[in-house]
Amino acid sequence: MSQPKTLPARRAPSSIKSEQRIKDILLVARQVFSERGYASATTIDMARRLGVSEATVFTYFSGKRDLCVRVICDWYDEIIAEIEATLPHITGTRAKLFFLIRTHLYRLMIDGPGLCALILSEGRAKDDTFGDEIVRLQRRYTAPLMQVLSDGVAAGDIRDDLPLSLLRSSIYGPMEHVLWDAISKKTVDIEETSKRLSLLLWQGLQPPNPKVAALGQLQRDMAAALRTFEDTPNSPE
Amino acid sequence: MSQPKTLPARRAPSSIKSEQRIKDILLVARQVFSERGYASATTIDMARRLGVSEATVFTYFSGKRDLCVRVICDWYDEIIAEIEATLPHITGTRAKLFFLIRTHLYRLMIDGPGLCALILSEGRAKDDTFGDEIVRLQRRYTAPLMQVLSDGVAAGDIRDDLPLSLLRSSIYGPMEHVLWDAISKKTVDIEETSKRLSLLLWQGLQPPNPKVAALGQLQRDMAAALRTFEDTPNSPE
Amino acid sequence: MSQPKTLPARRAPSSIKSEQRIKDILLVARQVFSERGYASATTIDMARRLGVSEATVFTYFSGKRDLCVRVICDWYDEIIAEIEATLPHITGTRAKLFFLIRTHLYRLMIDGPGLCALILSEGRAKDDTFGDEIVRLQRRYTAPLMQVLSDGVAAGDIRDDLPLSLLRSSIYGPMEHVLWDAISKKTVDIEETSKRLSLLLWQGLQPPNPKVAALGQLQRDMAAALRTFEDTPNSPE
Amino acid sequence: MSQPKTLPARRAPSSIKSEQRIKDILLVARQVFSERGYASATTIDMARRLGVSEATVFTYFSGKRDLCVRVICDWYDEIIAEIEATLPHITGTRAKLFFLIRTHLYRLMIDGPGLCALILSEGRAKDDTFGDEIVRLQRRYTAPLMQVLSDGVAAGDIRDDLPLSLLRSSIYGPMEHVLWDAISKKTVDIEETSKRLSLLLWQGLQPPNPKVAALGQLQRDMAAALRTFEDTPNSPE
DNA sequence: CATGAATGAGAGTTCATTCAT
DNA sequence: TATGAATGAACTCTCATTCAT
Repeated sequence: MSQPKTLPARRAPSSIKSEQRIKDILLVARQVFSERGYASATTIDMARRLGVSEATVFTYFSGKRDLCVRVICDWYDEIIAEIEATLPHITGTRAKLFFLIRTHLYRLMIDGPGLCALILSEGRAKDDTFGDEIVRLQRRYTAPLMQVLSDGVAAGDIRDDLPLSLLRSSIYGPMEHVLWDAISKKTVDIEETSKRLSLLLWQGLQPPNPKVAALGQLQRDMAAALRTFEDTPNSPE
Repeated sequence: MSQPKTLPARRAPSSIKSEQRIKDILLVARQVFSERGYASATTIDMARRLGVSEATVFTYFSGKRDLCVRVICDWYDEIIAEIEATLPHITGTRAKLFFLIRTHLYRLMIDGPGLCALILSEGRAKDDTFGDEIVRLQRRYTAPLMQVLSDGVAAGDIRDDLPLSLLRSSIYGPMEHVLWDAISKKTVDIEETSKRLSLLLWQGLQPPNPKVAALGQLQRDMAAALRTFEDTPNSPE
Repeated sequence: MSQPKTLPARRAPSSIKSEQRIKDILLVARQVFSERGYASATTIDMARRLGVSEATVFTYFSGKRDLCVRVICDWYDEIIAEIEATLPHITGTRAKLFFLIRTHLYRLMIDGPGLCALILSEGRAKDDTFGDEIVRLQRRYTAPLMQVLSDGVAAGDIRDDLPLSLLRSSIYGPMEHVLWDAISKKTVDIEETSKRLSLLLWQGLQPPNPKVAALGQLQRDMAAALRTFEDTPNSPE
Repeated sequence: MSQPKTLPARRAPSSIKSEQRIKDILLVARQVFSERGYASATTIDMARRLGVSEATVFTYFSGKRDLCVRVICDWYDEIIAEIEATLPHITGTRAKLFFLIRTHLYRLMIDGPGLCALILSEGRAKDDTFGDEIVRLQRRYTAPLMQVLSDGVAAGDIRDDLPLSLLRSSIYGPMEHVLWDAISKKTVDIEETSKRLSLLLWQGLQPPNPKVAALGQLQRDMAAALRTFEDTPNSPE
């Protein structure tokens, strides 16, 4: 788990009760930041949902910024832990990719697109509102996918005619969109959507098959030849 | 152009000078909202960049919200106009798709990911912060792509085994990611990136194996036929 | 006059009305800071005395700190202007000294010991809460006195056996004390007090007179000699 | 020792351990108040330096105000005890004055100008922030000096043409200034500074000219007498 | 006896918005 | 038309203080 960069405002959290409070606050903060974004989220909103005073929030976190950093870091910590624990046991480029897609989609589903937007929008702040802690986590988070991609390229499973970063964007990009779509519907079938997305992406990622292209050409040639043949009037007997 | 839902505060935009003012304000507002997001953007920032007083902004727009809605609507208006003007003159599913991708990417490039984030993040606000005007525009904006996709499916150019909405997400999703990547680099080659993205997506979108399998079958059939033909001894004269 | 280091919060003060507001605020701020010290002074207190909202104060000054710096700087500006305008026309070390004492005392009288404490206490903050602007002014303010002192030493009017800084402290120190005393009484006779203080300090500052000391010694020697003489029994004739 | 005006919050200080705690707290409180002034000092700062919780401080003192009063009172108690114990054994107006100056300067040196400022600034609060306990101590503290001065006047050692309060201010005033100067330098030679300040002040305090004039007259008389004596021709034997 | 935990009251500061001129 | 001026409302954050354990 990543360590918090700034210490709690006034007290060291030690007891079990404290730890629970911190968890509660982080949970609510995650919700509020998700729903309203960093700038629009308010500490009083969080406090009210928790049923405590605002001061209590500041007892455990040194400020709004700190709280948000913790929320984002924790999110990364969770998904990174999940990936790093399971991915090594999966074999096959396609299977690994499917696992990453499903895991990512699952997380996004649970936390909602708001948190996703938070992480993307606030994470890319030009001013380093949030320390480089987050940048480090971002890199660590995308590392497994990049590894799978580059291994896949090396093994000939994945096309090598496009930059990896483009491939990465092609995988992470759709997922958020899928989620935003999904949020409007009642239910989302994560398993089914993961499968479908994998299907689509896997096909796009595969090395362009020259054989297939050649066959397409052949088909066209044949068709033309046939047409020519058919147009040719029969020779008189 | 889409009409603003709320009328200007006090006066109808009539004179030429007024129209120019409005344009200037919208231009600056677009910049500021792009750079800082809705909540962090301030009217005084806009006023200062314009070299006018805050009050002037409120003379032409009834409030920050109204201004932001106009900015977003105008953005949609522009890109929709561009698409609706050109797309009909393009033939071929693949060419249409490429055009849509390039146009979208180009817009994103010009306006930056900030505006993109604004449109995505603020556009999806669950509270009715921004009227349903925007929802309508969103739908109108994606309509051409959906049409191309469904036409493509009908023509057999595009796979029919996946929901259209998933296909759409697979196209729009990567583009934002590409842009966020791009922003960190000095230059982005829109043309090249568009081509590459098209390559990847097109391959993913195409009807899956069956066609290839069919072609493989065709090849085999042809080969057999040829062999039969070749094996047939010439009839003696 | 020293320029403000930080610009007003949101607006440039230009019109006559604005300037008056600024003056009013500075006047009240001077009072409040004087009465309660920097830390205990509150912006809402100032606003209430002015009969305006707190926000108005922040319209003209970028913050409490800025306001306090301006108060202190203005105080220095006033007294420095007064001194630099008049001192050159005064001749004689003693007369100059008297002028400086009276002027300083007068200022202190008008502004009260609170402002004096503010300037001394907050001005010496180890953290540079207030920029070095104030340090510069402090130096400029004490410069004339130091000049008078060193000139006086050179001319033989002032003793040269003590460091100038000690002399300076001996002059400025009592004045504050005098004022703190004075504040409890109804009236203070600045002219009279200035004269008396000058009398005392001037005598202390003068070169210790070796002649006087020698005379004191002579007196003692003579007394002893006389006693010896008197004790000596008369010789019989 | 002066009694605190308000009793400890819940319990009488009885056990030895308790008394030590109280001393520790007072010591740290003195430091913190010295460094930051009353308003800017915080109880948590004290608690942290003590390594105890904030609540502990409030177990022994009923509040911040109470604590500060105790700090100031204790400071007075210490210096008053020191003075009242030693002063009676010193003879001679000049020696007594020197002792008072050195003692005061020494205290100031040890406790720093911060405490001095605290005592002066907070002590003079017009609101009854701190009871009149402190006023009583202030009077008791300056009493010995006033006694020395009035005795000196009576004995003809000190000029009688100026109010005693002015003389007092002339003594206490410079000392603080000296200290503020001193704080910026590395070391301060208390003994040397005390001597110099005594020299300066003593000269200022002495009865003015008449004595010098008298001595001048004496010199002249003596000279005349001597000349007469010398002019007298020796009687022949 | 000590403290972990909580908080009410208030501080400084920001900002969209109004309105008389 | 444009704006100088003002502000109410809300925000983040601090801190002395209380109290059950």
